[in-house]
Amino acid sequence: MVGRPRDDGARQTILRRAADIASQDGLEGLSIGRLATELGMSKSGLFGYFGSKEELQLATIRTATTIFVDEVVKPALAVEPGLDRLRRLLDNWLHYSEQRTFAGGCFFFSVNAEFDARPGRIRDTLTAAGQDWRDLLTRTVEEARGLGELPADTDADQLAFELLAFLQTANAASLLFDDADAYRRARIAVDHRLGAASRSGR
Amino acid sequence: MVGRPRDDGARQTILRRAADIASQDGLEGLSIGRLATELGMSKSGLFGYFGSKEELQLATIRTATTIFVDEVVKPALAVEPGLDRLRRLLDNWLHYSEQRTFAGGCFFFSVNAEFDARPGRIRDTLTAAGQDWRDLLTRTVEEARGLGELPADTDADQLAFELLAFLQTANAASLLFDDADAYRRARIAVDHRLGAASRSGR
DNA sequence: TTCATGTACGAACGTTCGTACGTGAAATGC
DNA sequence: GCATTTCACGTACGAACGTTCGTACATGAA
Repeated sequence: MVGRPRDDGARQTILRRAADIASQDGLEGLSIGRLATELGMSKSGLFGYFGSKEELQLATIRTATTIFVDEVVKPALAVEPGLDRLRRLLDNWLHYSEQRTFAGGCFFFSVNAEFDARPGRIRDTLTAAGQDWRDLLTRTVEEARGLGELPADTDADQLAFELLAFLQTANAASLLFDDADAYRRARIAVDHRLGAASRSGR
Repeated sequence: MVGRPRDDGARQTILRRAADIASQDGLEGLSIGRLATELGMSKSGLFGYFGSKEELQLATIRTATTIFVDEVVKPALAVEPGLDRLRRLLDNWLHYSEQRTFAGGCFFFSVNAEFDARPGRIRDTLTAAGQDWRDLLTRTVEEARGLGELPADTDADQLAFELLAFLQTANAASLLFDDADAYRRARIAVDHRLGAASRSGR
């Protein structure tokens, strides 16, 4: 390639900001003009990085996914498999939401709700990412069960569903009601649910 | 009043359609031009009913609230207070979401996620409606506890939080993953949680 | 030093947005 | 039946949208 290479650092700066905006105002509320103005660059210059609005949206999702994996998943995978890893995963998630890694709370909560009823590439990408997260949670439950840290008759999908519910609702309630207490409730629910499962079995 | 009377039936037709659109594409995705075209009327004629976009959005929320109350709350209030009423309330909600009373799933789930990080009258209205629903659930738990159908040491807020989480997540999962099984999971979770609470206490 | 390549830019494209205005029809009160 | 009021409409507006240009500049190769 001849000519000046495209600044990859700038691209990342754009996408990081885009993810923050999208977590607050949605991937549609994320407009190229606004993004360019906030970053002090020209609309067409920014546009050139992506070629279309949809491509910008998809790239934003990829960036958010990377941040999510770095902050929530990877540190938990450093812990040995089993109940400890599961607890770490859930705790990391609550921190990730509570600390507002993205300005508008969990990026995926906001954006999933926006696109879950609109067919297309964006929804497909979000569905895949959501499935990955769901699978990871289920697999981690299964590992804990295999190690005897959860009862042998534990329904992994069911338990993952319920744990996920506590996380999502903590995020939602904290945003809509300015209720930081929601995270405390979620931690109680998680502790109780895991405690109950490892005690009595189900 | 003198002059031609405004067709109140038409207004309701507009708002019913508006609620469906908003449940799919959000209250911002709900545009006056599109709404008018779909209903076969003029943009300015429709506009006259409301006077501003925000007023249309607020009226849409009010209509959705009425529908929600009629479908979920009222039939449950016909049941005597206690555990039966609580179960009826939760079951009605799951039906309301599962049957797609609104085209894009639970209206409030979609719209809350859209506006929970955007200060203004719309967020205020949604917060109030969400608080009403939350309070109703908590109060119903308290009534069941008072009747001895739940243990005396039941934390009503905590139980309401967890039950709400199961409902919301069933709605979310069914939309994003086309997973009707999510409602089955939610029902299992509710049954287990209420069974566990009325058996062992907490 | 010259040339080819690719970037970043301002300007403008056509479209859609929410909103304001003026006109004729319709319905009321006298 | 007339006067008055109010609605529903077409039209028009400025702003913002995503996108497409043409151009100036920076770069590495010839």
